[in-house]
Amino acid sequence: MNFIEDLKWRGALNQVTDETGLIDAMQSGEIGAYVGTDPTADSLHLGHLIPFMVLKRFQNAGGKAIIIIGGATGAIGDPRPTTERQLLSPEQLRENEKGITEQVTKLFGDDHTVIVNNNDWLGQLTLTDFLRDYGKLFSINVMLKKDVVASRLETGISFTEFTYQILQGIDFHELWRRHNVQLEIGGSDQWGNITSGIDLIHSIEGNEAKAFGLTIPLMTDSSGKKFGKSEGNAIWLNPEKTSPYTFYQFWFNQSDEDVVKYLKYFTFLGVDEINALEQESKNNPGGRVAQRRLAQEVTKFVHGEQAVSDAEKLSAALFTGDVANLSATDIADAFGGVPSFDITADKKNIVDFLVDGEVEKSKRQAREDVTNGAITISGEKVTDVNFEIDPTKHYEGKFVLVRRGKKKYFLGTVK
RNA sequence: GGGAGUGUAGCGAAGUCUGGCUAAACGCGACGGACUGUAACUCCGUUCCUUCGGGUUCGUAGGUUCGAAUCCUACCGCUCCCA
Repeated sequence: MNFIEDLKWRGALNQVTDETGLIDAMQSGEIGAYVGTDPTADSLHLGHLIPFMVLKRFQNAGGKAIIIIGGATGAIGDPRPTTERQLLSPEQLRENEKGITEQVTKLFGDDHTVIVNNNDWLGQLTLTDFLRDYGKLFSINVMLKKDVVASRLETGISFTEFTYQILQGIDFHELWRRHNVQLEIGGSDQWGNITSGIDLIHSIEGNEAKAFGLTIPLMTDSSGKKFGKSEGNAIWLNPEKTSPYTFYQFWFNQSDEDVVKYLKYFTFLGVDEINALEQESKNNPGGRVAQRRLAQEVTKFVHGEQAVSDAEKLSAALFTGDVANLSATDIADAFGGVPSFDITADKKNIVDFLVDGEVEKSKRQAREDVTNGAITISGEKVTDVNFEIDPTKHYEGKFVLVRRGKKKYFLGTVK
């Protein structure tokens, strides 16, 4: 299977400008492909992983992966279909660029990878050069027809955001020149911006210049929700923001309906292996073999081997182990990835304890959960709202382990 | 600039004409519990805060009234139509 066939099989292809042309180009020598990311936050989340997976496959298929960190475009803001974006401060942008660059480096390695910041060229561009060299090549009439822009004509769009597609087009052309980048990859909402780039390359370099675009379908789970959220929170790639344990559990808990789709999409396993896992999942869904493999593979890709074994150790402790008899060292070891809060060694009423530790948002809720039997303290179920927690009782007086519901854990650390 | 409408709990949406029975229907979501495969489905409970006496809510500020989400006035936001 070539690159495109593989993407099709994986359900990762929405549109491509010229399929055979692209395959020919890939076969005639090493070309580059790029994905751009604007530094809108200090970390990537699972939504970002979607185009990066495709770029990684391109790299694995013998191509060169180029990632743009959009220091300049991030300062402008990619128009959203609804409302104008809030501008980020330069300090915030620098901060975000740093975090994202580190993560991308981790995902792609050094080999056949180039990470660039579009501030390097867009930042140098003067207004008159911009208008003379590029502005002339863009037709307002065409720009207005792009979906995002069209949808904003009712509610309004600033000149700044309107210009974004030109900047992204310049990016593509610049990479085409500097790094032989002939392919831009993006989400399905990026189609307009990508074709702007291709048109620009053709305008400047002539129609025979090779430039392609490829978009990826919108990811949704089987219940139709946008992919990548857990309890309404984004799953971040930064282990400080989303612990590797939570990350692992996110994948482990995927439904039978979705697991094969995600195996195809988010792992580098081959056809045979995925088919085998699909079969296994159908024959013995309770074994969750496919989910486990998915969790292992993606966690390994994002956080490394060590994180996988840590997450599995912690999962085992939480779901099968006898938590009350673990040692303080085990706790420190295994529960590092769980939300934690500081406590004192003094005895404390359970309701106050839960609210102060932000396990519960109100005393009312805390009482309700205690009464319902939803709270377990260091392995011991507590149903009495007058219960006094004695932090010296377990784990050498160092920790109090709180479980709320079936699988949410919190760790109180004695200071 | 002229006209119409609208603003209710995390979201959606009743209630407003015909003031009290409304801490405010119902749906979704969320959180618990049972079941289970750390699942889905289903079922049950909770979903403003509380020292459980009560306290503070229906865009904001006033007013009428024994009593207002409901009536009156002003202001703010949003939507649509006309120019």
